[in-house]
Amino acid sequence: MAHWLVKSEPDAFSWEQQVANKIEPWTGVRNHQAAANMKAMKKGDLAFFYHSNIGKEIVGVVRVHREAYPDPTDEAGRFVCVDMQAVKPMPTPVTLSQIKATPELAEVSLIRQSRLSVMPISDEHWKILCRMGGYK
DNA sequence: GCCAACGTTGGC
DNA sequence: GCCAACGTTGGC
Repeated sequence: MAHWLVKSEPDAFSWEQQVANKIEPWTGVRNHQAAANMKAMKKGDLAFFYHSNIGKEIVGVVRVHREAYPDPTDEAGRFVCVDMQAVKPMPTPVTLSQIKATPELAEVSLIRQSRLSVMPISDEHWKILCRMGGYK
């Protein structure tokens, strides 16, 4: 199973809203690299839910509930979205500064491509981040 | 097809 | 609020 990280500004859509809605279409991605990553997601894949701008930390884990389909908010019909389902919160949110301070995580896309909103996370990085967050 | 201008994202 | 990174747009 592949692992991912998705970003959201909590002002626009927060983890609390994701939990309240349970299943949420992940719309509005307008970047081809991020879209390509969403197309590669399989049902059941897990992803970290990261709060950008405010918080700057991984706050929870979501599961891909529906694989990529045309984004209904894209009038041109060029981009896709997936449906995400809330799984569990991180017992201890993992902050960006913690990630930056961890040499083993220097290669994660969150740091290397700060503007990418949907990115793959290697199995090794996933394990490290789960351990840092107390997530089991 | 190149590249300058401009807009957006996101960290600080 | 500022700025770096970077994607997009439009003139040529």
